[in-house]
Amino acid sequence: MATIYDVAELAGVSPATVSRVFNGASVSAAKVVAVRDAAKQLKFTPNRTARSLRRQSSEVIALVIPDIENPYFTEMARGVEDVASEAGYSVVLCNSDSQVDKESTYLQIAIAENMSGVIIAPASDQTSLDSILSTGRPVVAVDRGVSYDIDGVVMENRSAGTSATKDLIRAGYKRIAYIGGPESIDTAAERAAGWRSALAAVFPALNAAELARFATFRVEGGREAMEELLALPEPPDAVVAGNNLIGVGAIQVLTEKGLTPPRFGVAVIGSLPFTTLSPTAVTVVRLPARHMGVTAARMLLERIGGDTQPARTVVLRNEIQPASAIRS
Amino acid sequence: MATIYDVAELAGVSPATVSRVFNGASVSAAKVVAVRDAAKQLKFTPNRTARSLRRQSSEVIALVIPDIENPYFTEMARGVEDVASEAGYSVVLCNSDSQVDKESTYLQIAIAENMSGVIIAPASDQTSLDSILSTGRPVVAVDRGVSYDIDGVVMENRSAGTSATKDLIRAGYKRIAYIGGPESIDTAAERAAGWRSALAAVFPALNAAELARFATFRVEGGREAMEELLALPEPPDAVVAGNNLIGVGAIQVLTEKGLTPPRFGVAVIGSLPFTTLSPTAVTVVRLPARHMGVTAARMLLERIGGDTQPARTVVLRNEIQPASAIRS
DNA sequence: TTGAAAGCGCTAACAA
DNA sequence: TTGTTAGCGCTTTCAA
Repeated sequence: MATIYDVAELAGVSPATVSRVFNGASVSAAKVVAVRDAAKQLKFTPNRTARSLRRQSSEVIALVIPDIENPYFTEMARGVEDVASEAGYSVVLCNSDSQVDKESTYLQIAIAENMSGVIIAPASDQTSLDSILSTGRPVVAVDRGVSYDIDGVVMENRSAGTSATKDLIRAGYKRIAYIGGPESIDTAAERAAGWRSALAAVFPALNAAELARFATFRVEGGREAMEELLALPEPPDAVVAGNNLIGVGAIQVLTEKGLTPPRFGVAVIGSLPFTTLSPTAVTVVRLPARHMGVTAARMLLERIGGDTQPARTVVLRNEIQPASAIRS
Repeated sequence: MATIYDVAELAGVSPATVSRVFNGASVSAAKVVAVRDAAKQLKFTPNRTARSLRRQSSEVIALVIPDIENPYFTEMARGVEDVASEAGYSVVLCNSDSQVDKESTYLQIAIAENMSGVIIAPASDQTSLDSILSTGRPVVAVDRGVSYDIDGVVMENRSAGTSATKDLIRAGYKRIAYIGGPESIDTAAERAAGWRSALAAVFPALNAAELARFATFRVEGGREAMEELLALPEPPDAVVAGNNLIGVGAIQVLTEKGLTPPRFGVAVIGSLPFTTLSPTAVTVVRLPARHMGVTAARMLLERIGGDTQPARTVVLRNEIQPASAIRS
């Protein structure tokens, strides 16, 4: 690859001038032309490694997510990417696989590669941001909150649980179960709390604990929990799924048993982008994943730009898309 | 951040020795201990930017895919990642959005960041690899072939089209339509050819052209094409979907019109990871996406390691998962 | 506006 | 086995 020296020589200027041309500093028009010509001729691309070593920062931001195969996170990634690339930044997607150690490996890489900042959907509340924050790089948390004083973007989780449950009640279901992610994760706990309160308001006599299951945030988790619920002596007639993948698992099991919605009521927190169900059969509480990514990216870019206002947390509203069906 | 000099000073050795400790060169046991202690104490992480500037390569590989929201590609990404991280490499996921210009931007970044190699699922046959290949970096093509003499991993596309179609014929369907990706893309064309030949073998009188639609490889494309097919004077009674997302779109439309499979026959090339349909209702030709990623990553690592054997193309076999239903 | 020169943190000859 | 030293390609002061 051609270097700045090759270009300088061909254009008859100094390397510093070439650098200035590529960085928008003031250079006489004639030299700008000469440099651009020479660069084109040599197919010169500035070496980012050298630039970032010198500048102690690179136009790359890391996006650390717990599950690259979950459409919720890839939709968010799209939002991040669109804003970042608009601003000339590249996005490196890192899959932590919900493991704290993989997560910290990626954070180390972000430091070692001089990346400008990090957007992270924390794998758990064990996530340690100490070392990345001590380097002064901005970090924005998405989806889940963290115990650090940093910017964050989260969903309105409690109301998502409430809305989902209320819609099933409206549709006439009486025994509404809940399948959520691990109780130790705050988003999962909040959604469950929403379900519990909506249920208690209408069916105070119901034993909610019996109808709640806490699984992994994955299809398999939804499947197992749904099987368990259906095997109860007094099984539910509807279920609220705590995230998209749990919803998929639950609906799969129901379909296999001939309990296709709306015969059995289903409300899902999160969208089902690749569902093949009729859109009227299932209640969906849409979570604005893309918007979360866009917001987080904007906040991060502001911080990279030197913004030092106090840390902000943005809470994004969800939007309910009710099942049109009424229990027959 | 601490540098190698800080560690050297604290450990009472030269910077070179610190470097050797971190790169596995021979250093006396006593100094290894001293260096490791000092490094831990200073929370030293080697600066990858500097290393890669010096070494002219970084332990990062770029994975360029056309659609980060397609589970087919994220599944493949998982395969790449698993092999790469095992070998100490990081994977940077780049979303080309099927646009050749975004694609070449990312390839430029790969060059400028001194990445070790690239795995690319080309956006089209316009994809130019000239500049990346001229740097001597290894490139492996996945999913689609390219006109360069490089390693590749592709699916057995023609047989996928044939198997899908034959299974629908077996199940008793008579007018089997096809919805595929753009005809200009070779994978799409091959799958269509498989469908065409299977159909012609059994129903030679059928006007296949009338029953074929070429859409985008997306849910929306599948939806529109399915609508069109159903509006034909003599509509089909079954359809082969050329990829997973087209299948989702087609099934959505069918479901909305009350033509839930198996009332209307559906065979999909590619898996439906988040389907909520009964697994017996739809024929699925599974494409080993993860395996494609694993294979590509291994090939790339071999090339990075200096392997110079002639370019290879691996063709991966698919596996049919027939619908158990027979047309009633 | 321009050029000379130093140095970002690391690695790899070369010498000892 | 260890240290010294010269750069990798770029940006950025400082001086002209």
